[in-house]
Amino acid sequence: MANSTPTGDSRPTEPKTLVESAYRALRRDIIEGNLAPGEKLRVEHLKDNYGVGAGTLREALSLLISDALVVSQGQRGFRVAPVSLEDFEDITKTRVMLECDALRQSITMGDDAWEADLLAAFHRLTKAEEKRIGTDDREEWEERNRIFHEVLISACPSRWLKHFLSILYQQAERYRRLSLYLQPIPRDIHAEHEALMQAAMTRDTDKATAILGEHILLTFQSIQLIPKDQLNEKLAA
Amino acid sequence: MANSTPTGDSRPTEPKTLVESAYRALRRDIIEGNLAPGEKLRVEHLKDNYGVGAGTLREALSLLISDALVVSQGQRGFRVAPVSLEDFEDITKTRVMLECDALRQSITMGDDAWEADLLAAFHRLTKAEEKRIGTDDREEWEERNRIFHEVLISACPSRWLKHFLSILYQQAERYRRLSLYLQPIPRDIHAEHEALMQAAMTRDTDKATAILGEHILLTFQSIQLIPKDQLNEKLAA
DNA sequence: TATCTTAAAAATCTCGAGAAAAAGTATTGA
DNA sequence: TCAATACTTTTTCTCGAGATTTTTAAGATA
Repeated sequence: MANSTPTGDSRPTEPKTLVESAYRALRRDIIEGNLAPGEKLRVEHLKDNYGVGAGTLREALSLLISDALVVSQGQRGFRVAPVSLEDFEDITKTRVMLECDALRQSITMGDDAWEADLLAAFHRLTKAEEKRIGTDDREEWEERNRIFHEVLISACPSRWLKHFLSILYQQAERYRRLSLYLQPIPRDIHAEHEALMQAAMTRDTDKATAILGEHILLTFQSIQLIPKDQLNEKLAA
Repeated sequence: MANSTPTGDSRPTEPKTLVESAYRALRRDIIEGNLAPGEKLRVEHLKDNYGVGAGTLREALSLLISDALVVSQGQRGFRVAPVSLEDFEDITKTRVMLECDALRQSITMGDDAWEADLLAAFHRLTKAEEKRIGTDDREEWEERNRIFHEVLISACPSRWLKHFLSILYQQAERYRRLSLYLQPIPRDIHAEHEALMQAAMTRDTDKATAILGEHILLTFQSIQLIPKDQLNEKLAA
């Protein structure tokens, strides 16, 4: 795998081995919901779908355990990690705590280059939002949104904090996608991002963390508004 | 593997497969320092040592990446995760933040059963300390120390927080063992534990978290006192 | 009908051998 | 002596097949 550092970011640059290709493809399918929560992952079936051998696929699945996207059990194979409202709430709250702390440090430590990166990331995100209006190009927006959040805390010196946050972000993205069908877009996410960037650029730490905390929390609360029967239909697997 | 929950504790109960046995043996050897930091992990050699096939060993190594005890790189195999003073400092600071927060929640939520567990864990730890005086039974003390810290925060409802903390604890233990030869035992750890337990039992949250924070920080500061040349000898690999 | 036992089917887990890549060594030339 | 190239060796990566274990299904008994 390319991401070799112990606390390094979980996004390798380029897949050099079949294990990594399979790892990526599986991760994508789990996050996007093509592989349903709780679904059994039969190696013999999947190896054909992803065009690799059984051993290679097993190794890719082992890697996905790190990301808590796959779970395994004794002699009973692999499964897609289940989902629950409690889990999403836990992810959200933990993320609020860690990401706000990381942002605080990042604002303190960030230099001119960081400001430039942040401005650029926000610009790219804005462009993706404009482009997205007509088309359904969700992927590009997702990627740029992730990068925006990543750049925000990039000046934080703690590798471990950033490592944990990349895992939590990935988890949150999965839940966000599962809830997308039910809840379109009632929020003005662009405005939230802009206010967040402004506060960060002007080094208003308290304001920035307050906005960020609310921003993350809202993604959780929006799913709670959904009628319970519809929700369970999605979550149960 | 037995630990199947996405955010579950990273200590399975019993190894049911060869992959898991190899995973445990390797983890133990890395934490105890039998496999040196940065050392290359050649599958062809190791498979004989651990008595498993190449594929099985690769899978075990993949699992160790989750714990950040092993790193891998493209087509260049696996290595024991390197160590550095900066990394240990990062681990310590992150752990202080997370573990204090978890303790705060645990004290708030903990019921009678939690108090009983805590008292029992402290008692077992004390017994291990007494027994340890003559003999060199480090392992039992290590295990009970881990459990004591685990029970302290067990009433915290956040699985993710506890999951991250179990990873950080494991990392810290590795550094602690590496530094053991250089720095015997200048601290009265028993007194620290006792004060910590007392504060937790009387629900004095501020005092408890203060003690815990100091307690964790001290394990880092004790390694810093070591002469630099000796330290690099240990850390460089 | 429900439960326990027994047998077939499917899936997981494991190993060894072959292809691809990297690391190391020797040779050649200036 | 040094650098670059070609060759050899080692190691990683990958696949397919066999041994265990779990799951499913059928049959028998109360």
